Amino acid sequence: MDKIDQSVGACLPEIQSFSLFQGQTKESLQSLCLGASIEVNSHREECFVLGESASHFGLVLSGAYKLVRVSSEGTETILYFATPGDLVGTLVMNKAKPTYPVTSVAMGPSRMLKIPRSTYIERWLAYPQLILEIQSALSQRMSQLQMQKSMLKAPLSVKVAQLLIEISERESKSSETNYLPLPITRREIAESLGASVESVIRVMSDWSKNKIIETKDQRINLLRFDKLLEEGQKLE
Amino acid sequence: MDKIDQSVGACLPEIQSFSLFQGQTKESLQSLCLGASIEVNSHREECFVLGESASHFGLVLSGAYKLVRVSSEGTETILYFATPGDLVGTLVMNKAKPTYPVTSVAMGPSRMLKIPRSTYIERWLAYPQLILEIQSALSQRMSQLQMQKSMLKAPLSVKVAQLLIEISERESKSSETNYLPLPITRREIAESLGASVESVIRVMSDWSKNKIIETKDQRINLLRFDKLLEEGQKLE
DNA sequence: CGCCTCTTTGAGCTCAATCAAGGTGTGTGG
DNA sequence: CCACACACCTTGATTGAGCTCAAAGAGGCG
Repeated sequence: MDKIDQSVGACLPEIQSFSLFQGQTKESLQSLCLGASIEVNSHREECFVLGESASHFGLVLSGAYKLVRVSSEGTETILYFATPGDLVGTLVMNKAKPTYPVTSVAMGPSRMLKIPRSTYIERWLAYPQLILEIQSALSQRMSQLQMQKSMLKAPLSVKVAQLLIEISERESKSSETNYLPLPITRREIAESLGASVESVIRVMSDWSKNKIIETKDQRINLLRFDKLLEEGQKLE
Repeated sequence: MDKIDQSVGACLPEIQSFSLFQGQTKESLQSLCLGASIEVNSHREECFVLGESASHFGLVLSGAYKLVRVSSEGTETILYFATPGDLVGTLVMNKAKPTYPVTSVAMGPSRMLKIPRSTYIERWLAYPQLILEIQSALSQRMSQLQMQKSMLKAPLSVKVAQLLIEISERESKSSETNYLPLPITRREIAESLGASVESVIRVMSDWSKNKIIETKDQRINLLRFDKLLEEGQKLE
């Protein structure tokens, strides 16, 4: 049997619950986690850094990470919000000399399972089912990016609504009591949409006034999901 | 030996030249092309249509295709310009009941190799090397999308410059005598960037006046690639 | 308590969208 | 062969959504 870190072993049930590992046995999971370790990050700590040699890839265990790219002028762009079950850095694992294409920054206290590239090459690739799961995750992220691209001409309110809807649907599929499963600031929404903070705030405070959303304990609750959906469809 | 269509057989050398099939033997190629056929499209003809059941995926042989999504209001968004060697539709091949996520439209006379999904499932998946190549192609497209996302706040001229550079670099890696390997209109550039035709024209006619680009026979030539690069770096 | 980040609001400005009108080139049918 | 349609390109005038700048209040934390 493969030797794995004790703390990782303790997390196996948690790991197994992610849809990525549908149908994997406890044994295969252990094999897939060879050499893995758990990194605990506090708010705004960086886990993987853009440009650095990619020796590991990651699986978000808890909390959330934003995947960020900084331009030469210091303006940040957020490319993706990674939530539990999301893989980070798998895109470059196949490259010969991989470097991280983005920086991942913890949003609030978070935990990342860091798995060596060698384990990916030697073990993950041996599970066709897993490769397909990864591809399907990539495809989902791809279609999110494409969706955003096709909304380029839409007004800002539509973009914000779509983003909130997309993120909230990650976790709960129930249409009731929707909330965002990560502590996201208006600045981060702006940086994700390529808008200014002020504009995002103007859009969202309108919604707050109309009781469509509410902000409590740094969490955004979607009170009137229907209204938000309506807003998100305004493409006229 | 696998039986393949005669016209496909005639194209095997052409197909083999694509980097996707690096190191594949003629025999394995034939196996990968089982049941494939070549579709010849004229300008503006549709090859795969959004929403239709995805029975085949495609490999662009010659010409070019734009991958398009139409919004409810009839405004087209171009998600990608597919040039020879590009795969179309592989993203959804792993899904249980796949439908095309975009419509692909020929730009000028073009040829697409259409390969049955069953061949993908039964044969392509058996070549790990191929799967990695596909992933790497996906990753390239992904990073193009991410790049574009990170340029959301840049002025239009920067976006246009980057797009022209990106497309021109597909083919020739030589820095001299750059031209775009596909007949692209200003409207299409606009639809790809989420801008208006008029704005794109204003940017590009400035460049024409300054002899940075020229339009001849529906082709765009990049006369001063250096100037364009410079333009593309204007991020301040 | 001072520092830092996040949020908020107002005022003014700007880039690019929209609207309008005309020019060019190509294919098609009478 | 002409004329008509159609797609594309171009230019100018006007407008507005969202950006920038500025200033200030509200937690949270060492």
